[in-house]
Amino acid sequence: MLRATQDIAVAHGLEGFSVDEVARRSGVAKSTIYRHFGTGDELLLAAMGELVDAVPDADTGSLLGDLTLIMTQFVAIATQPSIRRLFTSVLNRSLDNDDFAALQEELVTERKAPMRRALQRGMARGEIDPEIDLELASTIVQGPFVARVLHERGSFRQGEVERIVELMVKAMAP
Amino acid sequence: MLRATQDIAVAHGLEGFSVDEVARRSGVAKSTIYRHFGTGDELLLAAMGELVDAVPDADTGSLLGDLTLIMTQFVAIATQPSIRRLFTSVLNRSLDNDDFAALQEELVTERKAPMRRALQRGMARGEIDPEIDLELASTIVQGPFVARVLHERGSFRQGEVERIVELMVKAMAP
DNA sequence: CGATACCGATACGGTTCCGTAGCAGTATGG
DNA sequence: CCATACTGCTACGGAACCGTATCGGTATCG
Repeated sequence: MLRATQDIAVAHGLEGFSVDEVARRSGVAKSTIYRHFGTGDELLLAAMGELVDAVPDADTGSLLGDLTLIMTQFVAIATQPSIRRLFTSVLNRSLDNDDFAALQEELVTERKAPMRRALQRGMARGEIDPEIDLELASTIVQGPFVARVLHERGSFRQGEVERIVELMVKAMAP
Repeated sequence: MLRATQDIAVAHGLEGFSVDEVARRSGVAKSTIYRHFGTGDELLLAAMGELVDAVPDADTGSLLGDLTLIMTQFVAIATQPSIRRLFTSVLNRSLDNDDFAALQEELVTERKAPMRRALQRGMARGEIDPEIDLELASTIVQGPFVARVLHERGSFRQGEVERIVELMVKAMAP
């Protein structure tokens, strides 16, 4: 059931999900679904919770290297239509539903964790102005990528990721 | 009808919209709605199209001033829950529907126009590295704000807008 | 006055959901 | 072997949509 739910959500977003559809795809009877998950939303949340995976740390030794690596990975993932589909619909539903809001926050937090550590290391090395709040800094670094991918539904040309990261590093320099 | 549609969309997002609901609110018979707009989506698109208004230009004489003004306005608008609600649901639907994708692109383009002009003036004054692509630059400047508001569903503290703009100006400097 | 055009009210058929209920089959375990 | 627990199948009632159709009323214009 969880698997079928994930498949649907990835392919068609949360809107494509319905208990009937899960029953159809998984071959599991609807009654069984309701026995395990009291309601459709609970199944959906459980399935989505499984998709939140920890992002491995990236430590190349330089701030520029770390951020480039992190954002390259981010772009590789976030430009996939299915991922964009999923994230956008979670974001959309999070405005009405606190449970989905929590899920969305978890996704964002998990995604930002390695960035935060990279920034900490960079600050320790003196590559970042010590006045800068690291929470703000991570928002700033991710900002252009989030805006391009989510907001403008665009992609990136060759070398563009690196160029943007360079500019952000320059912005945060002491 | 358009008015009722806009009210619904602003309050509950595109998901809250239905032809029946518009009929209820507006006092207009459903048959009349279908006579004027062949389908529900056409009504919705027409109503949303009316909400796309030109953003006035901002010319304070300095790049920092212009961008601060523009982004302050952006934040004032985009942090309103109803606007966020609306934009997020348009964004969500734009992944399935080309008409809504066009609408969403129009919204983004319109919103970015004054920023682009401000950047052009800034570059003419030598405040921006001439190597930088202005399209990319506007994405970069807006990025942190878009990320904070849409992606992280957050707001801004006192003086934070100015601080972010300063950093972005620094990033783009020659 | 009368044709034409527009509108409101209402109902309908069809689809897709939701969550529940009843009933029969199978597996497990004391 | 038999009770207990799970499961599948099927059907149901209820709700919300969609888009269409019918029909009586009004208003505008020649």
